[in-house]
Amino acid sequence: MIRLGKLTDYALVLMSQIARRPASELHTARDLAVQCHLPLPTVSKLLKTLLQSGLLASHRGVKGGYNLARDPHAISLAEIISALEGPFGLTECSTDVEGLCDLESSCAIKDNQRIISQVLRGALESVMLSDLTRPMQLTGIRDKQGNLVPMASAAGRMQ
Amino acid sequence: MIRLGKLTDYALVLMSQIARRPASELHTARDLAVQCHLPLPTVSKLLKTLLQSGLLASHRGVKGGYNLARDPHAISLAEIISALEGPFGLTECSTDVEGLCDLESSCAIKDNQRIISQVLRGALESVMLSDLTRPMQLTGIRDKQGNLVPMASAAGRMQ
DNA sequence: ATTAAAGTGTATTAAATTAGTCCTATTTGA
DNA sequence: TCAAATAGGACTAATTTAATACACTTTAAT
Repeated sequence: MIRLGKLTDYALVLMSQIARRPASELHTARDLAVQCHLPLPTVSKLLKTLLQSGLLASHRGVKGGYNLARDPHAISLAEIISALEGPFGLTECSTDVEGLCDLESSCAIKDNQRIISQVLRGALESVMLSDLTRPMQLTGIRDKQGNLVPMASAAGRMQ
Repeated sequence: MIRLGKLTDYALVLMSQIARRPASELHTARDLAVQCHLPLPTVSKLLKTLLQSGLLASHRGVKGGYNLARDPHAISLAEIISALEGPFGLTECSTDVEGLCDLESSCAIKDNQRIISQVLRGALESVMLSDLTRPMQLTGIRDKQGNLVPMASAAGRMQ
């Protein structure tokens, strides 16, 4: 399993819930907790994180709440997931300066991770929040010219 | 971070190490542990798992060892990762029959996960083991017609 | 046939990460 | 001024993962 963590799942649910409503509407943590059947403390925590990442805007006070900072078409899954799980580098080797890489095989790990991270990030950047708000089949993607390419072969081979 | 787990990293290192040598050459767990600077028990465990997933072949006895079950061009990262981390569904909801989905919002999670899993699997199926054996830049992918499409735009939008 | 090298399977323990909760301060509209 | 709502941080419990150890089986060279 490539796990995204429960909290990341919850965050995606919250974001799509907000995205389903008019952009101007404000959502309190309490309302979202009820609508999404999630515990309130967890929802609060997630909304805070999403706010700090610039994906939500907040309005304090009695009639306050949260709404999207941008249009659902302009928010990618990569952004939401990064907000919760940190940057796309995997494990310590990617972030360290010159840390643990003693020999060449360790650097092989580093290269692998770089490649995989790039592939995954690219894939997740292609899916927008607006794609989650309606039930939908992911049967293919469009290339630059707008031609529909079936999923399996669209992936193609790397250069 | 989208974490793959250290063991999965190790498995990728082991597989690329084997892939770098001639296909007929046999590799003992001990040799691989030394070459990759990994503890022997861990290497044994990983080789067993990779064998059971059909990615490696084993030869017992005094001059035994492991080699690839298939050509490096025919083994995708998705296969190696799945071998270590299980199928691509994320968390429990994907595998359960009718388990915890009480209401619609839970099913929203389910839909999200299905979409994301599909995107990630597609991306990882496009990278082959042979792509890890040499340092290489991932600048683009080829579409069905063999046209090179830059990474960012190749991802395109979903249908 | 013997023996040593090598793979196979299971169980256990320790460590790291994640999930979830609580408390207090700050802001703002009625 | 009160009540509702966000903001920020700290803390605990639970889960998952990593790593190791041990006993067993198979094979092939001598």
